[in-house]
Amino acid sequence: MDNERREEAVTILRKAGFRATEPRLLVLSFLQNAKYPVSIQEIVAGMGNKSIHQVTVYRILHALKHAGIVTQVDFRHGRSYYELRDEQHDHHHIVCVKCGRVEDFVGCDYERLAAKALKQARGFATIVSHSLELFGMCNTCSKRKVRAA
Amino acid sequence: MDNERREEAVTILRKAGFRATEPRLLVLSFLQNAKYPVSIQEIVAGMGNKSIHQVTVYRILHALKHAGIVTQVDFRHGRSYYELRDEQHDHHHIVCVKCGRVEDFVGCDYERLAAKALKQARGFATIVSHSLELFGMCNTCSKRKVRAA
DNA sequence: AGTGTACTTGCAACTCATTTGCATCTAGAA
DNA sequence: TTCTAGATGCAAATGAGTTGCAAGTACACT
Ligand SMILES: [Mn+2]
Ligand SMILES: [Mn+2]
Ligand SMILES: [Zn+2]
Ligand SMILES: [Zn+2]
Repeated sequence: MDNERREEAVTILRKAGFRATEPRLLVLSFLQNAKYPVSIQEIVAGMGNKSIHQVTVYRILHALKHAGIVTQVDFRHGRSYYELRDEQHDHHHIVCVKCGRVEDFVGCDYERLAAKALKQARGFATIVSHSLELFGMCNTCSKRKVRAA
Repeated sequence: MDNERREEAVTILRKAGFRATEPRLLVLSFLQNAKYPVSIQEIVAGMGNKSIHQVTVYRILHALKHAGIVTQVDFRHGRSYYELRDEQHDHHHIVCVKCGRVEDFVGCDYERLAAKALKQARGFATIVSHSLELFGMCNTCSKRKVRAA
């Protein structure tokens, strides 16, 4: 049943000091099912019958992000994408510039990178976060011949 | 004199197949003088007397980006920033989340990273570009006490 | 140096992601 | 069950970036 998912979502919300409202549970469960980061409009569209106002989704994600529950990523598509934060692995994404396909990867070696950067950037005291994404061509798209200009 | 800069700019434009127009020369020289990536509105505002329409700046930067002359970066400020592409070093930026201060750093170890990512992301054939930025606190801002909530 | 035209610019209007104000609603503490 | 701080929905605003089109100009070619 999907009930365990729901209970898990309720717990997450309560622990972060939020009320366990229907819209929040729906958004959270949508994120739990998502295989890759999703956009606000994908979330709204994916709600089926029980619709949530787009503004509400914006506010929910803003709150969840501040609470450290979700992560916001930029795939250069002119909008933001969101996914549940993976506390185990510091993972990043590789995005196909042709079709938008996304895959994860780990191993950005954040500690080493941060140390190296802090040594160079003398005006900085600490690093609190980082963003890293790779852009490339998926197998399908790289096989497909480039259309004539 | 600033004339050598101007001639350099003319050369850059011609080499890329662009006409050496006044707006383009102004934007290019502004970028040449900029110490860190600048936004469209900063460019427009920085033109002094000889104003350029904002739309024109957008088009110029779009073209220069496609020609590989400028790079677009995302500092999470809700708009894009641009700088002349540094062909020598693959450098990135560290941004203060409080005041927006920016510094450069090198050493993202792109080759190793790309190889590692491609090994994991089986659905991808090639990587064409990457974005990486660190967010932290500059010395000044990290010293300043956090304002009471 | 003068001409013609393809490439550029400026202006207005538009698109679209994201934000804000406010009245109404409701989760959950008492 | 009641009460209320916190949430949601709706409308309107904001602001980055884009597009259509008429007018302007760099520069290739006389
Ligand atoms: Mn992911
Ligand atoms: Mn730089
Ligand atoms: Zn693809
Ligand atoms: Zn700072």
